[in-house]
Amino acid sequence: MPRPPERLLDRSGIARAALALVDEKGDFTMPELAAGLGVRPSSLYHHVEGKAEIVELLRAEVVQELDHTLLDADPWDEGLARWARTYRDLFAEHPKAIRMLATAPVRMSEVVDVYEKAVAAFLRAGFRDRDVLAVIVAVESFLLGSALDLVMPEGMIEVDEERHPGLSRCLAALPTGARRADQAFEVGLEALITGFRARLEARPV
Amino acid sequence: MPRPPERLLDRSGIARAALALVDEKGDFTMPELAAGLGVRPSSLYHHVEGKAEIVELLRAEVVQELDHTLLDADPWDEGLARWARTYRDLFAEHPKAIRMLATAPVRMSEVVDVYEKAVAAFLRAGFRDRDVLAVIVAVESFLLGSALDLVMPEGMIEVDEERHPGLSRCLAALPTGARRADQAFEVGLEALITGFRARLEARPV
DNA sequence: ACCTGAACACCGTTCAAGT
DNA sequence: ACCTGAACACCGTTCAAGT
Repeated sequence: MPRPPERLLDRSGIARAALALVDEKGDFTMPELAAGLGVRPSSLYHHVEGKAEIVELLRAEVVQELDHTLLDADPWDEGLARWARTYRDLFAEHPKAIRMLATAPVRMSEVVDVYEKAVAAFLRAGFRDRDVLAVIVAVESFLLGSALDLVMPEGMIEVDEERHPGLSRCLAALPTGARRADQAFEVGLEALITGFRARLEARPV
Repeated sequence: MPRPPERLLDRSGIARAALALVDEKGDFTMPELAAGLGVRPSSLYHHVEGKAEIVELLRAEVVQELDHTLLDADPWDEGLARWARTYRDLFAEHPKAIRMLATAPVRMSEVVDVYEKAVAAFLRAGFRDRDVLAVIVAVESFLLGSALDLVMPEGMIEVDEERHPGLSRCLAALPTGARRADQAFEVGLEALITGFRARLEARPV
């Protein structure tokens, strides 16, 4: 039966199935993906250029859930903080997929319109032209890196309490597990925003 | 000639050859690597567990060049800034390799001893136990993310000057090419450190 | 238009056979 | 101990053949 009466595949379904596989094992193969969709590998090529494009679609599938309108809020610092947290929370929902997701920032071209609004909000807040995008890019860089940090295996820091007293103390002062990465994230985010606030206030009015 | 009189391979040589390939094309295959070393693919397995280990060795080869002693400096903020810049500069020397290098932070276990000294310096500076590692991890996250940003293709932001006046203005205010990423990096780094300084000063003495 | 089967070039890895 | 050749299972991709 070379062609069934109803179409079996579409791009979004392929992307979602691929994402499910990546969430489960961190990667996917074309045969796996095809099998999950009840189809032969070669069928995929009628809908998609190749594996690379599927990875792009899968990224889009996740990133689409981001609410960039949070960036367009008043006051700007609260909006930025909320946007950053939802961004990171979204990535945290896909731990096994992070290496695939976080190898590139969200392309602005996919969301130019909402960025326009965000930019307007930052300009209104008083940031200089040349600082606005730097602020957004810097936060996004921090978010990507934090996402990668999120999947770092835990126990690999072997600290000898005798030889590393300071390190032991600081490690002991931290929560364990996911909370640890959360804390580093919050400290970093707060520092970034405090720094931007200072930059804004130092600006000659 | 099944075995030459002199050994042809060693782990470090394999790692360096692999790094050269990744620098050139962003990836490598075992046959490529073997050919470059004047050897057959199967020979590699006498020195290395597999491709995954070669990737680890290659990462180590680069990361080894980092000078973590910069973290142990006075004043702490200048040391941190210098460390961060050398870290990023090192990654910038391997643009095609970044995706492979920046998928994980430098494991502290590889450098526990120098981190001990850094931690001591931060404690001396007055940071709280629970903040010291968060500061280092936050900066490292920012560095990883910035490295990925460094290889973002340029021209993909298509901005319509009519519909996106704010975005156009801000883009026009930025330098082009590598300088643009540099500027976002500097703005972010300065903000982070300013934020940490504020956290330090807000601390009850 | 869309699914299939067969085929292609290529990959990472294993292992007995050589010295 | 270390390199080789042959082999294995698997991968991504192409394409003529079917409806």
